[in-house]
Amino acid sequence: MSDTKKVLVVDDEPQITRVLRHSLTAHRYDVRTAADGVSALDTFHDWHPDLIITDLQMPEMNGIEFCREIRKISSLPIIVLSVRGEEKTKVEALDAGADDYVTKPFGIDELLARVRAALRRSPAGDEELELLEDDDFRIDLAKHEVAVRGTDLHLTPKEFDLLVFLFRNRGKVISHRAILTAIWGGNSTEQTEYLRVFVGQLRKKIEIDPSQPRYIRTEPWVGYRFLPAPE
Amino acid sequence: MSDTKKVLVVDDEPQITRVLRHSLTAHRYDVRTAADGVSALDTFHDWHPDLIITDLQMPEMNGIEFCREIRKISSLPIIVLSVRGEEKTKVEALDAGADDYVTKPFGIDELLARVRAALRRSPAGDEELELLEDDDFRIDLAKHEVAVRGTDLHLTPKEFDLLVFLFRNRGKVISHRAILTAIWGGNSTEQTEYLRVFVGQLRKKIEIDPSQPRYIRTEPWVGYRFLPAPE
DNA sequence: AAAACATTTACGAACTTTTTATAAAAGCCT
DNA sequence: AGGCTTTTATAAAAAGTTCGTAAATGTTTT
Repeated sequence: MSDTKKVLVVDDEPQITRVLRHSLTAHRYDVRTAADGVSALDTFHDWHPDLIITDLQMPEMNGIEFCREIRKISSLPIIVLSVRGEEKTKVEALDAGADDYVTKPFGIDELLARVRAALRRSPAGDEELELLEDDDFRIDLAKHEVAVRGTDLHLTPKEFDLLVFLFRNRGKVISHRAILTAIWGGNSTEQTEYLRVFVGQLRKKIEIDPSQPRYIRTEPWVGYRFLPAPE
Repeated sequence: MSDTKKVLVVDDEPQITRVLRHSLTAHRYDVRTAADGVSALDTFHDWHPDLIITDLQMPEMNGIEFCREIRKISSLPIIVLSVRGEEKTKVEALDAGADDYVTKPFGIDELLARVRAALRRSPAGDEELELLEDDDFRIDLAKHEVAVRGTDLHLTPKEFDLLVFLFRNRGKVISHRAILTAIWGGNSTEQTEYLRVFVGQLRKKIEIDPSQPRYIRTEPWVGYRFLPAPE
């Protein structure tokens, strides 16, 4: 493992990316840039950076959406840059998964210090994990691929998100509300019919006998629980 | 796992600590305050907070030193507050171990979002599951599971709520009205027939001899009393 | 336009809560 | 004590919910 960290800079203003590339490179970071969220996601997949610095206002996919997309597959540190200092925007970005929010114009030394702070607390060393695994499941977050008991299967995006959420919380009882806020967002916390439908679909795909669920157990009147694989 | 996080606020200005305590408490955080770095370290040792919010300028030990001291013994998230927006100070604080630096005056919503972001990243707090227990009962609040004298039993939601309420108030006499408001809400304070029915059901499930109740005693004309386990 | 996916609707089975009826127990009065 | 009234206990019918499933309707992607 090399100790030069890879930083992905996402901004559509060339002036900004130029300055950042310069300063970061001078401090021994390995830098790549992208001009919008979509191409940034591509670079992310190819290159696996250790940290992302992104602007908020971009064509194709704005910074907030970009954060959310990244957060589905990784927990690497994200620093958001923006000219907009409005509190609402800051809160939105931070809650979308950003680790820090810096308002332009900013001092380059402050930004570098924030980069150091972000990298320091991020789970030490190499690659973020993008694989969730146990004896029966192998979930590749980056590729959106799932295999159960050795067999690949096709899940729709929502099904995939739901499985990932359940799997990450396996063992625990998860309330309907918690699942709904995690997968469908804060508005739809009453829509338990979504859950019924999607849990049904998922069971049909992952369970050996969907009528005798072995993985996704229902906890009546409370929620669901994903059973961990036996030791 | 209890989801109330403990936040230690360190500032020598009572106005600030008061505002923060208020807002944080309103958002379900458990808050303690300290007026300087030395007493903050004491509180840290006694109380083991999940996050620290500290001012920079303080008597006894300033914020930077305080960060360094904490970093010697813990990696919990630290957010630094300061009126000073000088870049040099920010860099110094971040390099001393702070995770974030917020310049006063700041919006409380932004601060709360930064608190969420910091806690989200911090290695999932030691999950303490919510358990009510004595010699005869084990009540798991998250899973809605109950065991009496070692045997699991199935309770409906209302039965469960009722048992939890009685158990939490064990020893005390609880009036009909109090139970009704707690379990059925403020409207149904006259519906003592609910109580009779549900207490009956509960006794059938938890008592050894439901006609000779050992746990749920009726206090005629007043209410019920859950007897605590003998010493 | 077709395919893939998400959302909504409908319905039966299982289960829970509420309501009702009746019996048992406890207090009160002459 | 016996008769009357109020409170409590128990059982069972009636009304309401939740959950799984299938199918219909919208919406987005290709």
